[in-house]
Amino acid sequence: MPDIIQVLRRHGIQATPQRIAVAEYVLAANTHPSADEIWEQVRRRCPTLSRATVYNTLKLFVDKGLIKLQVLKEGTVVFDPRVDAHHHFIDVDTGKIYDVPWKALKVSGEKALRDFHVREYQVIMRGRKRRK
Amino acid sequence: MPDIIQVLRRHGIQATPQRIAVAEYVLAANTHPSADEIWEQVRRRCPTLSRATVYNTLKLFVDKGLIKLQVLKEGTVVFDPRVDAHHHFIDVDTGKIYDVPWKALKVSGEKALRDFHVREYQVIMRGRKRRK
DNA sequence: AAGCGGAAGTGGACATCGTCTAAATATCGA
DNA sequence: TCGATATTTAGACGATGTCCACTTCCGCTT
Repeated sequence: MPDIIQVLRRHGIQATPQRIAVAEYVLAANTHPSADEIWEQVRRRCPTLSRATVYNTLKLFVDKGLIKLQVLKEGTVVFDPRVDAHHHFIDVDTGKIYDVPWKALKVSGEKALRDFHVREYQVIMRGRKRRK
Repeated sequence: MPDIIQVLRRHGIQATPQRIAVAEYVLAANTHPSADEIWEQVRRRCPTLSRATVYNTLKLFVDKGLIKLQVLKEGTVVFDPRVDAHHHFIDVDTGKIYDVPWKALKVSGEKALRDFHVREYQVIMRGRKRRK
C-alpha cells in the first residue's frame, strides 16, 4: 500500500492524506462505486473528509487518467478503477455492474460510419446473471 | 395527429389531454429529451401541466412500451421515441446523441458469455461528429 | 340526471446528486 | 521561518427525481 503515493505521483497527482485514502478505496474496489458511496466508505477511516474533497479528488483522478468515469446507472455516475477498454453487463434485477473483457466481444462496422469519428466505444448489455 | 389517441389506446394507455400533449411532443422528437426538457416544451402549449404529471406520464409510457428510457447522459435519463434496437453515438463536444442503425454494426461473442443471460445490448460510441 | 368510486392531475415538500464559494488549513520552496 | 500556492472544509445552491395529500375528472350504476 505505500506505493499508492508512487501511483499518484506517476499520474502527476500530489499526494495528500485525503487523496491517498480515496485512492486506496477506489483502486481496490471491484464494484463500480458512486461518489457518495466512496465518501461514505472512506469517511469511516477518515472522518473529517468532506464531501467536496471527495468530488474534487475523483474529478482530479479522472482528469489524470487514474480512474474512469462511467455513465451506467440512472441518477449518478460511477467510477471504474479499470482504465483499459472493456464492456459492461448490468443485472436488471440487482443493478450490479459487471466487467466484460474486451476480447470477449467483437464489434465491426464502426470504421464505416460516415458521419462520426469514433474515439472510443463499448458494448453495454442488460440481462440476468446466471446463478452458479 | 388524431391517431395519437389510437396509438395510446393500442398501448393500453387511457388518453387524456395531458398524455396526448406529452405523446405528441416526445414521439415527434428527433432529439433525446430529458423529463424536464419535455415539461418545459409541452408546458408552452399546456401551461397548467404539472411536473409530477410529466414524470408519471413518461414512466407510464416506458412501462407500456411506447418509448424507451436510456442512460446516456450524466445526471439525467433521456427518452427515446424509437423502441426498436439501435446503437448510440455521443458527440464529446456538444453532448448531442445520435442514433446509429442496428445493421450498421455487428457484435459477436455475446452468446458465449457463460455467466450472463443477455436480454438486450447496444454499442455506445463517443467521439466527434464530422462536419459536413 | 345524480351520485359513487376509481383514475388522473396538481402543487409542494422532500431526498439525492453535483457544483460552487469563501474561508481555513496544509504544503512546498526560497 | 516565511510567504505563496495548493488543498480542504462547510455550507449554500441548483437540478433531478420521488412522494404525498388533495382536488378534479371520468365512466358506470341506479
